[in-house]
Amino acid sequence: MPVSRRERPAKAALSREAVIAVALRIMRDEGLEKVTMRRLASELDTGPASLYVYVTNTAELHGALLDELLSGLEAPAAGIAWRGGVVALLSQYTRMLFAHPSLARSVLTLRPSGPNYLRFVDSLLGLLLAGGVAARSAAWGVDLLLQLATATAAEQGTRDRSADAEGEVYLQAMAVREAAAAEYPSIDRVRDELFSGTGEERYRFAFDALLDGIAAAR
Amino acid sequence: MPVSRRERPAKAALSREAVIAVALRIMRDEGLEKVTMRRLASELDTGPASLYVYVTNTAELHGALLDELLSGLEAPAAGIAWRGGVVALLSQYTRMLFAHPSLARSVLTLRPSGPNYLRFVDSLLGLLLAGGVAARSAAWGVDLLLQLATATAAEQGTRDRSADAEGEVYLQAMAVREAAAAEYPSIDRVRDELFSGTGEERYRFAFDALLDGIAAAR
DNA sequence: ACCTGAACACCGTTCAAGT
DNA sequence: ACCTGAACACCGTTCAAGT
Repeated sequence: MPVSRRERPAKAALSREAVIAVALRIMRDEGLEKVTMRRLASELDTGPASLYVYVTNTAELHGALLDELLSGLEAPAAGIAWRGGVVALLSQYTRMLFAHPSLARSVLTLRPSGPNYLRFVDSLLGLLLAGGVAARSAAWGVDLLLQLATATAAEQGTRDRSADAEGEVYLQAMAVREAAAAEYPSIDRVRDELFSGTGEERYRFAFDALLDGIAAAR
Repeated sequence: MPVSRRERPAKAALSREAVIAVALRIMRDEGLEKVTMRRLASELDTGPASLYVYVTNTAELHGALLDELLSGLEAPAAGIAWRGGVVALLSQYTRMLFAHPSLARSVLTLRPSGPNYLRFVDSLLGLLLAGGVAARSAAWGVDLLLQLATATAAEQGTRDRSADAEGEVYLQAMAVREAAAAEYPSIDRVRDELFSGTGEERYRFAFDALLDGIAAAR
């Protein structure tokens, strides 16, 4: 059976969408570390230089990946209390980035501007304003809440927690546990609390503290 | 005049101190990006493999650099109010990292455990406890305050603010300014506030909000 | 026993030269 | 005009083989 060119295209046409789709797949399957220009190019049967027709650089590509992930966020239930809505939205965002800690690290130095990011910010702002938070506190506070969520994911995210990183955690724990009481009296006083709580409990503490502070800001 | 071997040593002896000293100099003069194992090795007249006798890896080296910078921190005045002391200490830390944003990015995923870092944490804890903050809130809050300071420096630091990064800031500003009122009603409501304030003002807002939240935590 | 040359396995980005 | 091969200028880390 003869196969015409039409029926078996040698390769998919290059496009921004194709680049991002392949990048998303690699990120989900192997982590952002593997999403390199060279890897992308080889999966798309071209050279790395060709990608620069569709993306500005690696940072911009990461921004596009964030916006794709953000498209899966669910709006909080319509009648939900403002504070519950903020927690629900930020929890989704944090959970999403927890699965992609190196994207979180990248996002921390990005100024995202995609439509889904704007929608996300708009929702958060809406909830804060509905909760009676002053306009300026809401505007500045949104930045802060997002920074906290992103930094937490970057710090604690699990996908690529390397042996090195585990070693550092261990070393710090040892250093804190063994810090001499005479030299570090305050560490000594709260030593146990420095290690107490689950990740979830500390995360709730952090968001509650920050949200309280923002809401109370004059 | 003959010169004996004693008087003109061909090269300085390799040691952890020597590695860190060279790394510090390069970081101050050219930024952390230039502090690579290869560059370090070539300045020390050896091959990169030799450095691994003195440092575990790049992350551990960055931790050592942080601890060196931290040695320059000044303790707050003895009689200062606890809150002023926290602000004074954290301001120094933030200012220091502002000059080394890529170190800040690295620190965000580090678990520092050097003596100067422990001393810094101990001082912050002492101030919070002196302010009547509950032990658990103080312990968990210190992490949070440090995360905020570090993330802020990583995000906003100025040394290597690249043309790319500037472009992203511009793109986001454009996206926010042009976000359609119908589609993004809350952004529309606080549009001006999203851009208001100096870096200094926002930084004070952030620390005040977080500190208030931590101090009020039950 | 200690140290390191050389290799392994990669990077992002640019630009001259093709079609 | 659009696209890309090849090059530029690098990386961190390992390990076999030297001294």
